[in-house]
Amino acid sequence: MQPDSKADSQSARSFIEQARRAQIIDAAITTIADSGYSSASMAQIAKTAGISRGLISYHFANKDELIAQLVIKVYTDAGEYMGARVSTESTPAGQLREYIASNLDYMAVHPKGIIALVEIFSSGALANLPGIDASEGEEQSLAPVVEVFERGQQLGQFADFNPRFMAQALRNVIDGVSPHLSDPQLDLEMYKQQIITMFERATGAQHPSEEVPET
Amino acid sequence: MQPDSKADSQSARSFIEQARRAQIIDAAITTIADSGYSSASMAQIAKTAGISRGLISYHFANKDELIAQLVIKVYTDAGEYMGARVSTESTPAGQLREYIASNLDYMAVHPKGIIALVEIFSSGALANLPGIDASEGEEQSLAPVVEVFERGQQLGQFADFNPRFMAQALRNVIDGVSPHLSDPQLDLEMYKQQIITMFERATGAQHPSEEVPET
Amino acid sequence: MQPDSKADSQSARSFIEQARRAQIIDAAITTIADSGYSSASMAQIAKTAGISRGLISYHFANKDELIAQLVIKVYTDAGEYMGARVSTESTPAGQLREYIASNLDYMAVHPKGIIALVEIFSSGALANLPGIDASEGEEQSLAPVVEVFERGQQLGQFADFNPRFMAQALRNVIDGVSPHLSDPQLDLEMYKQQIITMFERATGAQHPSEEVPET
Amino acid sequence: MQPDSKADSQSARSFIEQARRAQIIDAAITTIADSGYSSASMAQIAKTAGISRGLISYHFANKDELIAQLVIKVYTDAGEYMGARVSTESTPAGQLREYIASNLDYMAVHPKGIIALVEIFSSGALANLPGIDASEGEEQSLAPVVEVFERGQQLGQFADFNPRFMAQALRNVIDGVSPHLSDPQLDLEMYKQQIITMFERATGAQHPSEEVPET
DNA sequence: GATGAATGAGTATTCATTCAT
DNA sequence: CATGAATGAATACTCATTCAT
Repeated sequence: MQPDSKADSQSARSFIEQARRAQIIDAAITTIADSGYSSASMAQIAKTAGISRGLISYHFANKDELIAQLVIKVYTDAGEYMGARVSTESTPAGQLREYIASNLDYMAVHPKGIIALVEIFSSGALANLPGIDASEGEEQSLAPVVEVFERGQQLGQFADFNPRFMAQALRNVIDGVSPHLSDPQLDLEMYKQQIITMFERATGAQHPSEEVPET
Repeated sequence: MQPDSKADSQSARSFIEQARRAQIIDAAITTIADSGYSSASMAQIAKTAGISRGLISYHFANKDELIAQLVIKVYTDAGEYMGARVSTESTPAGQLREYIASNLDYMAVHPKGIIALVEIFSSGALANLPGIDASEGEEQSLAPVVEVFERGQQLGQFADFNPRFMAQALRNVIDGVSPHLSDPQLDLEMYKQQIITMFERATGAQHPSEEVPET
Repeated sequence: MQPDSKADSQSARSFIEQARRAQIIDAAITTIADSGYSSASMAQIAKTAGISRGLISYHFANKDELIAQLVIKVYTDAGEYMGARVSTESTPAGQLREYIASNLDYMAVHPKGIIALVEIFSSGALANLPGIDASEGEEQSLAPVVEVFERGQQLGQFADFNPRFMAQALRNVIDGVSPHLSDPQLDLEMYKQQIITMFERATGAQHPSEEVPET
Repeated sequence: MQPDSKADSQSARSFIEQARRAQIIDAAITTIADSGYSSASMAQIAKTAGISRGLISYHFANKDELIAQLVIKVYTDAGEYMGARVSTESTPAGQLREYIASNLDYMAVHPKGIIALVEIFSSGALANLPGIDASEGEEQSLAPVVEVFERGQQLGQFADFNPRFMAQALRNVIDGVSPHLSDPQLDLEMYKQQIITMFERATGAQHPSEEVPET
């Protein structure tokens, strides 16, 4: 009959802790997205979050740890969202289309996260980040796309090309959109269609259904 | 008996001046390419050049000006080289192929310049650079490619797509190669062929000569 | 039916208070002895004690006060133990021997307290400590030894020397052992014998019984 | 006939460099001696030297390097002075006496250097210092004294004791003087005599000449 | 009594820039 | 022309201390 006040206060504290960490990560995302990685000092991030410098150090051991958590969060978020969307498709061509579409949709909803991620990646800051292996991360990022391409080629639904190169090219083209995310006039739908069409042509993608009518 | 001695010494000074500036820019390129932009302090650049810190400040008002001149130099160099190569082709498809080929060839010959450029771009250092308008620079960089695409479409030799988008995509894919330039195992010829094939497919490029046999 | 309940709860509080203070001081001793004074932050001490940072501040106004209490406690402890042992001897030579022996025995039993004390002293932290006058503390520390020396000289059982200097020298030699307390191979018995012999020679100590045979 | 102006200016610069380094080291000595090692921040040292914070970093890579150079300088200075004095003696007893006398004389002339050295040693700052091995340094410091004792014992001119322990004790007693160096009333001559007498008794030192009269 | 979140002053270090020589 | 000594602002980080809960 007595509510577990201790567990309550503990979970409350844990909640506060989590909320603060999330708030700080959000402030870091905003700061990096708005001013670039090199201008994103701890002081600037604290200012954006409206808290003191020391509080960041209280919740994160390092700047490196903060950035690492930021990367993991955005990366995981985007990965979950895209993974769910891509898995609704079964054909390689459909998965390719959905991969592109879901990635751009995610960019539309969380533009700053994506901008920050690209800033961090392109600043070469990954090298120091604890628990983050840059080359392994790239591998993980590319692997699912490479697999889609390889399966498509085995099924004869994709033309001949180097799957790894094509996966890199796809990532480069998609990531190339992010610098424009700050532009209010950006037409993401147009980009989405252009990228889909471009890679359908580049891969020679054939949707199985398109071949059925032949018979 | 020594006419124009004053003019001589002036032009000599001017020559020394130019030589010094070139030397410093080269040292900056080497330093940035080898150690990354964030590690490329003025002291480090001076050390690479084998001169004193102060001398850089004597020839360049700012670090920003030095970087700006570096960007302009590499950019101009590459532009001249590629322009000459592209202008040997007359058909849009041929020009596209030559644009890609010449760009990758330039990367093979001057990898450090390209690496430095990408380092600078991705460090967000452009924002401060005097005399360099990032969006204008992008415009200038994209314009010739956009023109090739538009002409190709008007001639019915390219499929339907947004030329500006396709130009950006091409730059993104080509620039995506540069992070690998440090890798000694990099096979630039493979990349060249893959990129050419990819964009021929993506643009639906038809070489006029291919159509002639029909008649 | 529960008389003195207020007094009880007060003394209970007082007891808890005392226990907490002792617990915190012990944690401080362990932390300082194990990691050095400069690494002994309040957070580290709290962690060692298994309590929160704030609780230390609740029981001690200051870090300085905590350290002061620590110094007083170890100092008092050692003083009581040694005083009891020394008072079993009546001759100056015997007291000198017992002073040395009891001091080294105390170091053997409570090495961490001694190590912590030396760490604090040698870190120059004494200057700030409230309620602790360094020179007065030294005076108190030296006084009993000085008295032994003076009495011994008056009785003709010690040679001629400056008693205050000799007391300082004795403390310096004994304190010189403590940096080695962390060494598991330390042979304290050897040190004890060496120090005793050394100071018996240095003071020209004669045990009265040694002279009796003469008659 | 032309003075080697280049060499001159180089040596002049080198001189300035050396002078600055010496000045900074002196400021560090003064600061540490006056305020203790833990209060001797780079800012404080710069203030004492009347220069900017950055200038110290310009001449010394690190605080650790600065402290290391300080230690080396004082240590070397004292070692040279004492070595010269001790080597004028041939008998172990004479060398012991001269070791003590020269050490105290050096303390009289350079009290702050000695105070700073003892502060640094006792603060446990040696562990980090580049190019300085604490235990090796102790070994080097003790070794010559140990040798004197061992030789004296072999010649039968010293009593039986552990030479290593006695060397440590001697260093402890001598170093125990340094905290009093700030005291203007300090009578170093008294200390010198007391320490010499003390260790002559403690070691049972016999000057060979003392034995001659017997015959 | 006890917690731990929060602050702000303090630390060493880096670096573009200036200037007397 | 050229040097390198010198400055000062900026950086990340540490930590004793405070306070609402």
